[in-house]
Amino acid sequence: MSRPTIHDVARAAGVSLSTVDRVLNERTGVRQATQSRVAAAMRELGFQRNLAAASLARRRQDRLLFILPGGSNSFMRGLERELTRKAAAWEFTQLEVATVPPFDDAALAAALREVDPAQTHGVAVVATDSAVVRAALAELRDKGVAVVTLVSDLPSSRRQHFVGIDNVQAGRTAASLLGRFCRGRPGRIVIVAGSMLVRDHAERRLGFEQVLRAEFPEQQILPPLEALDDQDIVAAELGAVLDRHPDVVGIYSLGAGTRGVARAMAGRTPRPATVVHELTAHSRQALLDGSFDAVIRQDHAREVAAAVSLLQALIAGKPVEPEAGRIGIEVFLRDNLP
Amino acid sequence: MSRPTIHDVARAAGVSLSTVDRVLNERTGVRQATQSRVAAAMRELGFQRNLAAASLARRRQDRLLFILPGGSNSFMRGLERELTRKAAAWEFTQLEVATVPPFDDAALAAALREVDPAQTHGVAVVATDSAVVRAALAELRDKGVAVVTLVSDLPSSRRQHFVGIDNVQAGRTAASLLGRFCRGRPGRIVIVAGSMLVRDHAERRLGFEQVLRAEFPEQQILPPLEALDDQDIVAAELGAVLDRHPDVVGIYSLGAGTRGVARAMAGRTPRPATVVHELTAHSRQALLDGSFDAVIRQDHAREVAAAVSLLQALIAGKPVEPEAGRIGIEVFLRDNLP
DNA sequence: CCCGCTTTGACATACGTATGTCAATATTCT
DNA sequence: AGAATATTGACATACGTATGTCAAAGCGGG
Repeated sequence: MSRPTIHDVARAAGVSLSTVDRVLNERTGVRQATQSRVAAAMRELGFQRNLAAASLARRRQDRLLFILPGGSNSFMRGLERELTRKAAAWEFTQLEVATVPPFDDAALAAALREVDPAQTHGVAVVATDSAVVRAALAELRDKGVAVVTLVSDLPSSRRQHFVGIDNVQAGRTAASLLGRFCRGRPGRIVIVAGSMLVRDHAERRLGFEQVLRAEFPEQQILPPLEALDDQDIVAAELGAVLDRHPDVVGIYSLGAGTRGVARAMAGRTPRPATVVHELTAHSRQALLDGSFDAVIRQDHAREVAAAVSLLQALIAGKPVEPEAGRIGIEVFLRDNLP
Repeated sequence: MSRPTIHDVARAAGVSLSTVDRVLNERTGVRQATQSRVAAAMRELGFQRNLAAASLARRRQDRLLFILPGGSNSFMRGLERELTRKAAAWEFTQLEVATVPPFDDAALAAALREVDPAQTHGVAVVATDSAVVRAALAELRDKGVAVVTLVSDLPSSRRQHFVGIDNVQAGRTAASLLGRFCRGRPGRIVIVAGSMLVRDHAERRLGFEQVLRAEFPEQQILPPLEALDDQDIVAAELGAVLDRHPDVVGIYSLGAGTRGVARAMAGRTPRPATVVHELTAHSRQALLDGSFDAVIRQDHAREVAAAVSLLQALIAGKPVEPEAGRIGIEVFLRDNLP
């Protein structure tokens, strides 16, 4: 009637509880023959471990640490909000957040070195690309701590996984949208970036140009603006470009500072088609009033959920699919705003 | 050090375990003053009920039934796969699936009437819009079974909630996309539907026409095809329409049977811009090879998760936000396929 | 056959909460 | 004040698994 327990399995397999436990938790000291007899019984009965009872009995609590850049980056602050929100709801793990000065690899490396492996079992870190960080990360792994990179990856380091979107794909998606939005109206396309020194921005540009060149060759891409994610600089530089080139038909803003984009476009007609990143109060408003055509975002909640479950799996020594941690890219138009 | 338990709360509030339990589980027979003393202690200590222990102790298992249309509708089959997949993983609820002939309100009503309230505590149903179904649903509610509609709503019935996307919004999103994709090329737009008998199709059409008429008045909308989500009928009818009207610039397929759309378009040039619903192996392929421009989908996993947690909350008598159950609309282009 | 090693069993205890019973107070009503 | 009722406490048991200890049995080599 009700779900079979390990007692039922033991009885069915003709062994003791201890042996079932040994098989179930992959301990040593069980003959191959016995092991498969127990496994067969479990399959037969359709046994499923009662996770509530298990996690009650095994009073272990993983502690996970998230290391994020501080400062006013609204995406990171949103991530932090999401983390503290989830920290309360999560049952069997404890979540902590540490912030470090942005774009400061020494500070990040120091923070990684401070992690106490007795206290912390897993770390998710928004990496900056640098040798000291790679070294600190390797040290941490040597201490037995699970490590994943979040949002911004650190390839050829010893991080076990990356959690975040595929930024090349994001750029390609933006190009598919913008190209279609401008179809039949050849002209120039402006890319507004923060800085090409930041990896995700460079990758987004790459993907964008790939697709636009290949599929919409009638459009001419101007050299990207690097406006340091500052809305005033964005407004000034983009305004200048629009003045100089009346034939701009599309704008792709792949970093922050999108308020500057809206300001630069205000009052111009015809309005260029516009695709930007990150859903904020302002970009939402711009979608609603028609100044932006599409917004691409990565979802805070999924990002956090993926990082947590990945770290849990890594700590438990469970197998992890290579594609775990990949977050989908979300596309928003005026009419599917959440 | 570790998380506080009800014992700690009892000690801190100077009451017994029983009283803490009475407060925690909202039983009667506790004076207001005591109640707030206990609540204060819980807040003070940051007490959080250990769900594992709770659900172990309270050995209750909800049974939920999902009633889906049968047939070859790949979205429904995907939903069913997701359900059986989750059924294994879910801990404290038992999931069952029943299928009924599609677009058959009598069969659906019969299935609803067959539900045994002693066995089944909650039902999620893909509704067809009809009086017999409304009546059967009301009967079920009278028996004390929690009921939510899934995917396709049944307004002014006694269902307690709707789980799914906002289908009007989905139609509006499709129109924003398709309108932009066809901009500068006035012509005719074809809507391919399954049946206006199901609410979701009717709503999608409504939203689509709203936006297209208001924002892209240069396009002329043809009367919708009702092809019963059957790819052969879709292929035949759409093919006929395309033959008759060489000036079709856009296609919106808002139901299933999208393979028929691809077949009808094969070899035609110039290819109309195409937006379809549901991400399947075939629509994915069509996106990749350029026959479709965009796919709108509702996520199986989220749909199931939302339905289950909503039903659980309803059964437990917990308060439910009115917006719970609303699933986001996902937009896929070739480059952000998951 | 004894020795050492591996495999298995019996049993006990713990995890934190839910729930029930029955007695002991406290409070209100008459 | 006494009775009736409302509130609280003490205690016991159960949920299904994890984990440890110690003994018993099995098995091979010498």
